Amino acid sequence: MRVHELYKSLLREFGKQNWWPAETRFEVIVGAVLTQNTAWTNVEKAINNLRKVDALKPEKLLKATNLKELIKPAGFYNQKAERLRLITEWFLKNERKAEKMDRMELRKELLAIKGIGKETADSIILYAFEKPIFVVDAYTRRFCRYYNLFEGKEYDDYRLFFEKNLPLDVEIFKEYHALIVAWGKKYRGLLKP
DNA sequence: GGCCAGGTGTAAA
DNA sequence: TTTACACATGGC
Repeated sequence: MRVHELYKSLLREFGKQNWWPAETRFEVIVGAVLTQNTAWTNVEKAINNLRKVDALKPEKLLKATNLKELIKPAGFYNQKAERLRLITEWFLKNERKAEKMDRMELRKELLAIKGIGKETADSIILYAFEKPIFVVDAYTRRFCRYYNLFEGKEYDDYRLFFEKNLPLDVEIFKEYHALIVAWGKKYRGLLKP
């Protein structure tokens, strides 16, 4: 397939992206929730607010009484405050166990948490736990359509398409998803959703 | 000033 | 199973 060739071509055009932009595993998780249907610039503001009060540590985040205020710049702050609490509680209890699970087992657990859908779950699996799973987002679908790679319907159709046409490799999956986002931002408006 | 951003849950047809 | 809608802020 030419999925792999396209990857190399994107890598040449945009360079290595080194995603996810975060210092710790927990910060990746927080960012994954906050970025749901939200521009990353807004997420950064929220994350910086959390960092200022040291709430990028799970125990501290759970104790923050003003969590909604802190994450306000990222929007949907009522829902996201609740979602952050839920995933944080899960994380504190299950981080060690999660490291040992296989990727689909972990996915099942994450999807059971309210507010964690497939894209968020997969972002966490790939970027926080570094297990190979291909993250699909709106850009990925546009990318596939634009290059006539694949026309699917469901999230997992796209995920499986990439996973079948690439080596099952964490670094490639991380980089490819990041490159697709870079591509999408550059050529925004090129193709209608 | 409207449109949109690294989605998800819920309800109704 | 599919479609519609709420959820909210900030940049362009």
